[in-house]
Amino acid sequence: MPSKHVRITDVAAQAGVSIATVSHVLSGRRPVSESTRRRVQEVIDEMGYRPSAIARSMVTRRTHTVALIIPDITNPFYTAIARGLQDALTPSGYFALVVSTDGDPEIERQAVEHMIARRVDAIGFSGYYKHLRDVEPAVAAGIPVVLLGSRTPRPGVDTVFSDDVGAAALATQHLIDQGYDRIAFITGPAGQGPPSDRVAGYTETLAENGLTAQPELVVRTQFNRDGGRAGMRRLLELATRPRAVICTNDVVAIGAMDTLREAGLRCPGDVAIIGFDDIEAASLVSPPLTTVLIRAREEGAACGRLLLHRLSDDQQQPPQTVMFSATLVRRESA
Amino acid sequence: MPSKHVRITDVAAQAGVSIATVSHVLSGRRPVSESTRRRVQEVIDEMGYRPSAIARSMVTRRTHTVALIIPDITNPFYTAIARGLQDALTPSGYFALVVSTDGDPEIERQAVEHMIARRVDAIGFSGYYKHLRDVEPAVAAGIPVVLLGSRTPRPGVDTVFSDDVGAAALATQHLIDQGYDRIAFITGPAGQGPPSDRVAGYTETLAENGLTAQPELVVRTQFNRDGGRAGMRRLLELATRPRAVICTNDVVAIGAMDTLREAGLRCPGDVAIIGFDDIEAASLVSPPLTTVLIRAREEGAACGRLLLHRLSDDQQQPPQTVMFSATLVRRESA
DNA sequence: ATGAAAGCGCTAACAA
DNA sequence: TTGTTAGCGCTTTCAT
Repeated sequence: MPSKHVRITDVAAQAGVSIATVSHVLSGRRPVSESTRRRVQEVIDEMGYRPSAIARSMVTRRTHTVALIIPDITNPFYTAIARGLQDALTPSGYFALVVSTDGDPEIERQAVEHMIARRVDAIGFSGYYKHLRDVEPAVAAGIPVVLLGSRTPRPGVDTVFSDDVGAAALATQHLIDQGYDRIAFITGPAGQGPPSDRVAGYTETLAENGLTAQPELVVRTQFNRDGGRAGMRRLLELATRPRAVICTNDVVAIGAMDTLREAGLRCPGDVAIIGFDDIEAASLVSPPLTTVLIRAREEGAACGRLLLHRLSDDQQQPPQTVMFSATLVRRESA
Repeated sequence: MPSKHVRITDVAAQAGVSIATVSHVLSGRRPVSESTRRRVQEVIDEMGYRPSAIARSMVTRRTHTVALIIPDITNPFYTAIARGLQDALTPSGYFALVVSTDGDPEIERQAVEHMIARRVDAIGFSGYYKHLRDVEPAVAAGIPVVLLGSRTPRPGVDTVFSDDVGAAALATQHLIDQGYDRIAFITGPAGQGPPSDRVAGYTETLAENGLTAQPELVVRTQFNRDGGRAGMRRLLELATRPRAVICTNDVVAIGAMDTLREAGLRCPGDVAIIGFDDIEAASLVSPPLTTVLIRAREEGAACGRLLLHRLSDDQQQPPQTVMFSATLVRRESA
């Protein structure tokens, strides 16, 4: 493997100057006479010199890199966040490094360690749950961290989240207003973070309307299409099936629709369905999915801005929190 | 920004050994007495020491990182490739670094330079077109490169691609068999790579069936949903509108369906539509989209395997080529 | 079984 | 305006 990377010494020798001069024509941090500047630049172009970011980081102790840790790079909701982060970072010359963890807590933990080892300048963390303990090593190492999707402000950590309680309230109230009773909720395996906030918003809104949440109507599965299928299957096994189902995200909702179709049930005729996120597929399914829009790309961008701010501002400001409110997107499934 | 990273010297001092010993308990590349090994390990855990990958790469000249350059991290087809690449890389301890270029040739070029500067060990490149010139600097630097989606074998570069000519033939023949004539094709802006191979397969198959391709029926737009909408709009403006339309990918096909719906036309009743890729949304649209399955995740994995092989094998073997064949997925849009 | 020291390719302080 | 040199935090000879 003849890795023939040109080094700064090669350029310096070829141009007949010191490496300091080469360094300075690149950085412009010191005046260089026009003639040598031109000569050095020529040699650089000729030889195809690309300064090693590794060596540079070694000295500057900056990688100009921000890690984004997400559960699934295949999930459009998270790639939207990644995209938003890039939107915010690129203009400042920072690079977003995306790590996909499959939502496995152990891999999430490792990913943080790995990013510390890589000396990323900052970390955006969006797990399925709020594993604050996972990012603790990063905080200890002095790396700015933004937690995405966590409602509770944490010491030393900035936070970006959507108003999940409000979002679920929107969905629930919409169903109640449409005259639905026996409203079920399909959520994920654990009892923390946005998913539980959504369940909370659902329960609260039910109560406000004089309805009581029935435990059997809240089912826990996986956060994917299969999970949605399984969740709906369990709901249909109930003695009395629900009239409407709120699903913790659109992918799950689409899975739930699969089961409905297989069972020969109509949506929303027999069972109405609402999701969260408004991913692109939401408007494509049949019937088009009524859902609660979560501003993923904006959240990613906000995450980037917070991180950039921490990076440029060395004063230890108190943790910031940015909340995005949700909007109901009325389509035909509910 | 008090970046308090623990260094190897800190650990050595605390454990009362030399840095060489610390290095060796971590790497195991030299015997260390059980007692000191334990003591050092304790200090490492205690202090939360995470060896700097930067410093390590500096001396080993390896980053254990592979760059994947794609047009759009938001496009499920490319994230599937990314996922496949990860599948292949992770077991070997390599890390995939995903770069999104928006399909902008200039950004694609910069991305390659950027990755060279970062000293990635290898590069997977999947542009909209086969900009071999873009990856040329990487080849010159001795960095293994795999071109994804390019049909033509290139000197010094491995290649993974799907049989796009065959895929398009599959789609075209299917339409012809169903009795459709006046078959149009919506493709992207340029005349290279998979898109043009698909057009070629379409044209050839038409010819084989005694039909001639009419230039007005091949329209060029953007590779996204809006492009599909615009392309179909132009097709509908024709004196005689086509009876069937093949779209260069599913996202474009979905855009084309949007226009049909807006125009009050039925699919496949008035105009049949076929796409490529079989992204998740394809089965969700109404009517479900007939499409040609491209094995994106497998292609990504194959890319990873080729790269890993080049990395472990220093002999200069001739360029490898891996082709994946396509499959027609019959649904209802055609 | 362990340590001392060279050096990876840069930036930046210090000299000239 | 330019050059010399000391590190940045590691791995890896070469000694002991």
